[in-house]
Amino acid sequence: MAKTDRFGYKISMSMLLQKCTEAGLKITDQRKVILKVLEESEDHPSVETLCERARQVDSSISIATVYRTLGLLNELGLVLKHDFKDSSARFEVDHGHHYHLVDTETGQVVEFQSEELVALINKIAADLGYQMVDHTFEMFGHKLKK
Amino acid sequence: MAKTDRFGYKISMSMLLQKCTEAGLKITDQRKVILKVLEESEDHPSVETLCERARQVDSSISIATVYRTLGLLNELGLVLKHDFKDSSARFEVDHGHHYHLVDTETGQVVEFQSEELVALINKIAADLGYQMVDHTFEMFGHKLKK
DNA sequence: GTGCTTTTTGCGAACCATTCGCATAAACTT
DNA sequence: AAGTTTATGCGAATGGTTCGCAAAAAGCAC
Ligand SMILES: [Mn+2]
Ligand SMILES: [Mn+2]
Ligand SMILES: [Zn+2]
Ligand SMILES: [Zn+2]
Repeated sequence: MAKTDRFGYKISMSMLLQKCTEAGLKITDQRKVILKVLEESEDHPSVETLCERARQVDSSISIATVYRTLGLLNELGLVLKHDFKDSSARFEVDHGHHYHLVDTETGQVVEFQSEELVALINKIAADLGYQMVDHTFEMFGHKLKK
Repeated sequence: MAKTDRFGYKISMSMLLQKCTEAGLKITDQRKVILKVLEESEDHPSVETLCERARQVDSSISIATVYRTLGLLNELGLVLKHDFKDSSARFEVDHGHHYHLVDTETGQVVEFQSEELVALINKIAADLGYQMVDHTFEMFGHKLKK
């Protein structure tokens, strides 16, 4: 279960309200629905998939709005965008740093964390004389047969 | 200087001739030009850029052929395709495993190797019960100011 | 609530990297 | 050289994503 704020809102929803307000952006039903639907998704849906799910809540939501909203949520730091080598981008609510291993046989996405990896990456950047601002890392593989 | 085979061909060109022959593919001027031009590129050109460079050698080369040839060279394992978050893909002749750090201020691509990173990645996959078949890793950052 | 201003939405069109179909051309085989 | 196969160039199609615009909704001030 995701954490909630003192009003019972999920944290990401609470952040949406706060960030929109302080940036002079309007809080629309579409934005709330799209964020909520993404929050409740257990996978890493594409824009198309997310739009279908959002339309089950509000059938008038257009795909252009889903694109624009995901772009906005991404800028606000609430949503992450990934490239899993599909033709289209995949999204998820940012729930803390983690990486992805895509099972090339099933398409399933395994999430994992590795402090060791984070530390090594930062060390590599520093050794090269760089301040890292972002990085992408995805693994592709299949289950080990024994 | 890239290594050459006993006939003086660069290794990648030599491999092209060999792999095409054994796969029943034809060795065309276009394929040779495109591979040679990419071999001589010191950067990681886009299809568009590579096509321009190839056209300086043979002005009739079409961009469709550049796309098809890069796809082929990639399948043959001679060429690598990268996603540096640009709108378009970037290519290079495979010259041994290395990673990329893209300078977000200059666009410059810094190459680096890290045995430690390779080892850690393989360990992570194995710990998850997976056989890794591929992975992508790119860093984005800017020079450290002191 | 009513207005008034600003932002957002839905729609369809545009964009643009990449892929395709097809007729012609070039490469390989005999 | 002739025959067969594969590759090329061209322009059209594709498909994910972005844009322009008029209409709708949100926020703000009475
Ligand atoms: Mn509404
Ligand atoms: Mn020729
Ligand atoms: Zn995830
Ligand atoms: Zn490189």
